[in-house]
Amino acid sequence: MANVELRKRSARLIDVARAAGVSRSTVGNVFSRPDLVRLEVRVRVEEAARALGYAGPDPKGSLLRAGRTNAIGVVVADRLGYYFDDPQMRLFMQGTSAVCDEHHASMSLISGFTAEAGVLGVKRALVDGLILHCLDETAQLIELARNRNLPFVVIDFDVGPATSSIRIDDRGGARMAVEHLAGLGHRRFAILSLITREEYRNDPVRYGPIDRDWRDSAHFAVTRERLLGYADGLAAAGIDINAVPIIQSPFKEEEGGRLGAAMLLDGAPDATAIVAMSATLAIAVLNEARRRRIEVPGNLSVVGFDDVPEAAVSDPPLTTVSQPSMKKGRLAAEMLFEGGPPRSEVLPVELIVRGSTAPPPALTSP
Amino acid sequence: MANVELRKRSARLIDVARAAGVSRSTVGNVFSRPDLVRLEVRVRVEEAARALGYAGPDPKGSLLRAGRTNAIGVVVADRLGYYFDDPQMRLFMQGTSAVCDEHHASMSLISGFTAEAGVLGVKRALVDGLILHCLDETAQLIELARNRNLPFVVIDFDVGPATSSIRIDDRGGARMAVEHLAGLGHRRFAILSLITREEYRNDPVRYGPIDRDWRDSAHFAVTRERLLGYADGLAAAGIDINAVPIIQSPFKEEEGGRLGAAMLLDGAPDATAIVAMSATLAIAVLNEARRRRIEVPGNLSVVGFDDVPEAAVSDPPLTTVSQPSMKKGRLAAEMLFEGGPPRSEVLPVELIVRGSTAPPPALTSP
DNA sequence: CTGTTAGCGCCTTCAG
DNA sequence: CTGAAGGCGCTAACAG
Repeated sequence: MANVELRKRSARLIDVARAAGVSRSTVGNVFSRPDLVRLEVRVRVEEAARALGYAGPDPKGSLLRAGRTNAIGVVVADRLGYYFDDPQMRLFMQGTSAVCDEHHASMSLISGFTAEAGVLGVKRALVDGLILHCLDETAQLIELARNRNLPFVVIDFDVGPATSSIRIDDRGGARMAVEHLAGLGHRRFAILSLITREEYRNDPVRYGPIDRDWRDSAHFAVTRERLLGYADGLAAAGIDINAVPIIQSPFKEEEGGRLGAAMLLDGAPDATAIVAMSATLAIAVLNEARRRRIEVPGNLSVVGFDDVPEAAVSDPPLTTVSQPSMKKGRLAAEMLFEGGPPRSEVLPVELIVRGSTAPPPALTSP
Repeated sequence: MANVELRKRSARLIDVARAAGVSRSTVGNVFSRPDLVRLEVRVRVEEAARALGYAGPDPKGSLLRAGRTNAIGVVVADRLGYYFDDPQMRLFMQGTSAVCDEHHASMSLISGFTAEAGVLGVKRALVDGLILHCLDETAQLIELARNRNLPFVVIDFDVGPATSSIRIDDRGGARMAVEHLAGLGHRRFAILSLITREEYRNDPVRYGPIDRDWRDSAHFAVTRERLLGYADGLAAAGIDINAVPIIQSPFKEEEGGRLGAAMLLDGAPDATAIVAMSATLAIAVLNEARRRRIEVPGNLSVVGFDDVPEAAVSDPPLTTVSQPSMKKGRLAAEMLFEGGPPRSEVLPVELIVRGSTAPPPALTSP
């Protein structure tokens, strides 16, 4: 704000008080509790205020006094544009928004895309509470938020009983995806995975097949849990996840999904069932399959994770594990506004069966 | 934040100073400019801070001191959810976001849905600048923003030279829509209009055909300008807008667009060319036409306004007047960060010709 | 390097 | 109904 310095310093309460020949508190009362002030004095003060261009108390002062900002902050480990772009996040924010509206509070969006931005953002956010979208338990932002001594809620993983968190049953959902396919008779699986552990902001991420060690060291909570869930479901069907091809896919741009899908179909040409860790990736698989003239669900079944509007209108419509994103957003905000002791919630997921899954082309038994 | 009072009052700079036996500024330096403090003292202070659970300066204090919040506020005349829902707004926010990211600033979203919320929001927003999305020049929020003595930018209409604003050439765009159709040979037009003047929050809005008086009194800037533009284009083709059916459509939900489209097709059954004030309304017309087995563009041409992703994939793809929403968002934020004198920008629009327009079924001459 | 001081602008007792 | 005073928490300027 280059011109802040140039703008003439605006009048303060005390200037008006002097001009009107009354005390500061009287001026304060005129603005916040006018009924307490005699009409005559009030008019005099109002005139003085108008003459000085004073238009009511500066919120900076009130803030210091009151200690409340009437806003909550939402932090995301990405650019600010993510809030308006990502379908899942948008649903979440719809939920959060609704609660803020009810409380006449505003919402502050804070980017944790670069470490610098995130640290400053969380340290200096003028808010009464924080919602944190991080990627893993080690995120520095959680520690900083704790230091702020404000209520805060961590989204998508559990950080222990001392900290409020909301997550979904990622592991159970992943298991459901595999169980659905196994129940249809599938035995040859392949997994299209989100990123497991690299800091996607800094390091060049390694995409492609990942092995057991790599998998075991996944530290991004969502990815880790979903991998565990797939393993659960596979184990229940008598299949060792170590025998199942896993591709770590780029995921940010559409193009990324296409690449990952291509790697997967190349790397696991005889799979009849693909589980993907996002709906977007799953849709990329559908598209890549169509390009290769592989029939879905005739010759290949695909299950996604999370639900986005496009999943309902893809060709074929996507079978996917759906999570209540909007409810998550609501709940997070409600936890902040309600206060109370830390609380950890795990919301249920739901398998939405649409048209992308069917029995495998020829049933094979173990 | 119910538990704010319960939480134990956290340590302040001065508490740490006392505990460490140094002055406040030394503690301040330890946190903001550690290189200025002797190692020995620094360690002592840090230990005292840790012991007291002090984790760095409280931003409320810094704010009052520094006078800057490192955030800009965006106000919308709707619920907060609008930011994450409306395609046009989302593009705008993408632009704004990018600039905020560059400046390591955060964004505060403020709802002006109810008068109460808007007034409080603008009066108390802890921001260094404001972007205002209002509906008309008379919006109280503009006056309040002016009072804040902060830089602010009004979006979508001009409030005079003393105030920064960014708008698009609504009038010219509307004219282009009609000219395109007239150029194809159309003579029988109908207009599907956005809301003209009622406070949609309070009054029950009157939808349906609107007459000349009603039209002339339109005070929502965008609607008014687009109506003028349609009139311009029609006049250039020798047609009096007063002879053209205009339907004021509900517009918020999808269902609203459908209703408006139905009213329009009922009310102007012999129109060959429809201009709609939004892409969403135009798509509703396409859908309603399909339902009625009216061929587009064979028997009916449709032009929308604004561009949304769905317009490119509708059936048929929509011819529409496109505006640079993202650029608008960028520019608004840039104007705030750059400071400088008030500035009014009018961004150009562009006619995107797709598949929803063609010559009328039978050319008629005047 | 370290400490002192003077506000930043407001609001809420409390006494008159 | 009105006014005086203290403090919310921090930092920049300046003096040592």
